[in-house]
Amino acid sequence: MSLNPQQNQAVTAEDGPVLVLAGPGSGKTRVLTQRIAHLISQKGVRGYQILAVTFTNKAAREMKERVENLIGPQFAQGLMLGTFHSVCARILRREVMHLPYDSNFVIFDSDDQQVVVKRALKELNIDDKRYRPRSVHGYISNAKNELISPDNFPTTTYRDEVVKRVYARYQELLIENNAMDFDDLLVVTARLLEENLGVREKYAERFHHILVDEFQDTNMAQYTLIKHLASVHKNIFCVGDSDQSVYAWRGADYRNLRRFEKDFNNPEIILLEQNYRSKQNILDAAMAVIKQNTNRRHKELFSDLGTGNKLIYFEAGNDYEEATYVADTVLQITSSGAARFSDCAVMYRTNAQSRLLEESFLRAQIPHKLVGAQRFYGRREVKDVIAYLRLVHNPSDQVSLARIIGVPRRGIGKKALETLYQVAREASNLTPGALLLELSSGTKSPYWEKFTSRAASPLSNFGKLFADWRASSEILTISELFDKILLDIGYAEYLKDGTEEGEDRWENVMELRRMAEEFDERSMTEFLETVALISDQDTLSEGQDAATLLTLHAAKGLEYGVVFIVGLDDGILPHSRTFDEPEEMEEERRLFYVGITRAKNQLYLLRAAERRRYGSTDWMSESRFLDDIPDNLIIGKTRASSGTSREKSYSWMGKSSRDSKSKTRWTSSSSKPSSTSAKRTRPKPFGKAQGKPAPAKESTYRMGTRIRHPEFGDGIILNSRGDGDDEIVTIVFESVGIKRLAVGVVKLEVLG
DNA sequence: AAGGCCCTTCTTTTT
DNA sequence: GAAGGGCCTT
Repeated sequence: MSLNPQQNQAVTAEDGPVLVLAGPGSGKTRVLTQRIAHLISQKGVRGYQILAVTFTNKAAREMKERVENLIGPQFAQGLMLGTFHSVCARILRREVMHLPYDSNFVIFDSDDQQVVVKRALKELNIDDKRYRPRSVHGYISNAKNELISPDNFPTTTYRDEVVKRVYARYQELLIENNAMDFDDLLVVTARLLEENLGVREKYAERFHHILVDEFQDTNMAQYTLIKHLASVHKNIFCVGDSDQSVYAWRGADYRNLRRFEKDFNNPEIILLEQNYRSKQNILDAAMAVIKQNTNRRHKELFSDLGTGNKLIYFEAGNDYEEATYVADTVLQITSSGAARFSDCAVMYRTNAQSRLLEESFLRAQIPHKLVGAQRFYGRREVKDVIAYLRLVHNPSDQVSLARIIGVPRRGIGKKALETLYQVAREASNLTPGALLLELSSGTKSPYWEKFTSRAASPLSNFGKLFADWRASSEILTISELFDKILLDIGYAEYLKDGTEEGEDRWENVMELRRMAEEFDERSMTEFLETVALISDQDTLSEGQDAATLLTLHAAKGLEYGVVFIVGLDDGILPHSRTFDEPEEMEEERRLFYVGITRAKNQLYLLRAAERRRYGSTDWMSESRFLDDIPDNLIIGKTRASSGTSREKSYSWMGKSSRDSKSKTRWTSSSSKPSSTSAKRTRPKPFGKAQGKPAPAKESTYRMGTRIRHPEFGDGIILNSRGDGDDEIVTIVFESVGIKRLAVGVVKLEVLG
């Protein structure tokens, strides 16, 4: 297939800055690969003079393959192609002499980051209840993405002051651990280029051409990075679509598109509008949805693939039914021969939604794959083994040390570990890991006197193992070291406890071992780095005929013949956390837009009136985004009858005109009626009606209600969850303090 | 030191 | 409805 005029214009654009605004399905990946091929084969650019940044490692691999197919592998040599994070990691290893790290620094993932924040809070005597590590880390990460150092951290509130102190200590701890977190990879590289003229010139000279995919998802650190890298040749080719910007929450700023136009004055702008992916009905629905966003440039999406089928809407009674409907439909369309399993994808807003879907696919025996790196790398056993390898590779890694020192249990507990930390801190220039190695050298070490006699033998034994692994790592391959560690600690016996779960865990460890084996010819550095920077999409395997389950975020850049978007409920999509933030709400809409535009032929939209979340049942109302899709594009949505249903719902719930416009989600956890009657007989809510708070009559055990208990006396309801006889209320009594009671068991008298 | 039990919190989304 | 933290017991 040949390029259309706009694609061709992009591929062959002359030197200088170029901005390609590429709608979904407009062939941007093709443009990027063809341009790289064009530069090398037509313009005499050498492979190593090109840097291309993609969104996932998988995309990078595919792009490299396609370039090699176009021009021959020998010409693609030296091409630097990868994600921002992996490209930065490569540069940082090479330039590590300019940095306060040594070359075997490790990369801390979000769990590790959390641990470091906790440590910093503890050292600074800050209450981690008042300052949640998760949220504190959020502030730190945001600052980093904006290239704000602890010194420059703006403080307008007391909380800012606290965060600033934690941030400063957090960075020190990372350096002590010889570790960088995800953000550091970008930030440290950006700062290095900014501050070190030699380094900057080296790379800016080298990269004659820079190409950036998914430009709308770059944050300040990434933008600064490419600005410096392009500072000599200024040949920078960015591809993006602000309508598909869905990472503002992690610092991405689509305004970088504007910034780019300004900083690289007057880039050539090329619009790719023709869609080669979807039927027109799908594009029309997508446009109708995205049109609702303000401050966007109108784009007309068109394809010549025909009108296609209408979208299909299904409102399930509950989330279980929703999942069953998806599985049934997949079976139906695959058995009719209309599609293969691998043509089908199910997309959802939150990972928690995947569980029911996977269960229904298992029940229906539909081959499927679940996208998500966390799925595997987040497993306890996988993390444990990686922590062992990381510690041996980088003994300064206190996070890994703390993780594995008691796994399996070896008689070293909290006390000994704290002493280890404390002694290490007192002896400056000694990390706990190094201290452990020192202790293993024998009983003569002066540090022994700080420890209790009970700790001596376990500590000494573990230190000896550790020292042995360190020595072994010099001569063994990765998989050999892997085996040795597992054998030394008896990990197989530890995991295989006779349960099926134990067998599963061991299987995961063996899976990790197979991956480690692939790195035997390479290095531990590469193995650990690959494992740390693996993205969700990277876990997508091809080849087998299987349906795909994935989040809307993970679906970006992908396409499927048949797409199911589930959970179109207000509170799920859009997510309830965005209700009060118009900008975030627009991002939710873009996310929906991304999901819609993944579909080639058929799009199913689903929701469930009743949904189990956090263990209790919530009534959901229909997603507001559904209103944006014109009726003539969708079937299964009986708008005409919703009026009457609404009336019914009103009468059942008790009409409350005061709240009739409220979009507030009615959740059982906050305001579920305590009444045990009629639970199963009430009509199913429909339309928007169920979005109302519970009527006064039924909300006996609302938060704040004053009650009297026959034994404990007067109290106030703090919380209530569950329903009917299962309802559990938390009450603070004047006499005995906080109690949790089952409503079905005791009689509570409601006080005026 | 370690295991068990109960409580709280938690969920967006990801490199 | 899981997972982590605090508190208790062995």
